[in-house]
Amino acid sequence: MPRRRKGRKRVDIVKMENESNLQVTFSKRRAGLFKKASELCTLCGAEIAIVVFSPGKANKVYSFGHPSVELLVDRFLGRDLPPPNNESRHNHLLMNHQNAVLRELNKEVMNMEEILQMEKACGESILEVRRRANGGWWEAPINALNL
Amino acid sequence: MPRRRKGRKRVDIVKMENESNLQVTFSKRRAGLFKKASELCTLCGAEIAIVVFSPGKANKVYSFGHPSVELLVDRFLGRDLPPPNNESRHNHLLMNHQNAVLRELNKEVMNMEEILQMEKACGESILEVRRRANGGWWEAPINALNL
DNA sequence: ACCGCTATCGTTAGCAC
DNA sequence: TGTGCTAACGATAGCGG
Repeated sequence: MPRRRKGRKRVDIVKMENESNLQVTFSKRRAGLFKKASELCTLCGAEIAIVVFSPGKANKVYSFGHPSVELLVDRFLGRDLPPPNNESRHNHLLMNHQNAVLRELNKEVMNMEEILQMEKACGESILEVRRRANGGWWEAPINALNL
Repeated sequence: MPRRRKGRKRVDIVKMENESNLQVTFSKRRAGLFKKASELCTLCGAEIAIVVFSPGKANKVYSFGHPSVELLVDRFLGRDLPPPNNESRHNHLLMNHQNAVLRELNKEVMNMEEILQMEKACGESILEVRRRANGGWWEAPINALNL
């Protein structure tokens, strides 16, 4: 074995040319991005929606959303429909509680996703889960979105 | 003063209580998130849209989009957005939407739990082997699964 | 191709100004 | 409240299996 030659090297932020390295980097950094977003949601109570289209012909779409991509995007495009000051305080508290629950569930789903990846060694049934996936955040092939 | 540089400490990913620290962290991490997104765009040629709503009453909106938030979101939704609503109606729809998201996430969690049971019944798994000494990983709190 | 490892790089919490 | 610094922490490029 060659002597230890490990560890990352600095990488310029320019388009990667090697296709397979690009795919690996895309997967790793996409996961990192979603994790950062999740942490920002939890730490600061921010609401975040992310949509990512993969490069190349695959052109798959991945998304992260708390509370949901659709809800936040509607608000973004509508430009002035924040939740506050209407209906009753009861509703508002209810919403806060639901948001907390959502964050917990999102974290739980993320944990389970990680566990499931480890479980892959056991079988292929995970694919079934992915096929049915939808909700607050998830990944899906683009063609599955145009139902 | 004895130059005892303390540096950062580890921080739990839970809601920050100190309001001013929260604001600083929100700004820093939001900038970091957008930078990560930018790098992912450049390195891999991905297309990314991000919408962030700040916490608290300010509730300002920040966005990142390459090529643009609107374009990517339209492609993601694959549909026209609903017309503007009056506020109470909007709140009501909002609640309904959140309930829907909650149900989806709950279904997803249950789905994964079911899959995990099947995986477990199917045979050995990496995680199971690793955790066997502790009496079985599936009985442990999710947070105990330090990956 | 995928997964784990780990040295190394990049991000950021806590301070000082 | 914002800017800059630095050490510690966390993300990840490159590699081996």
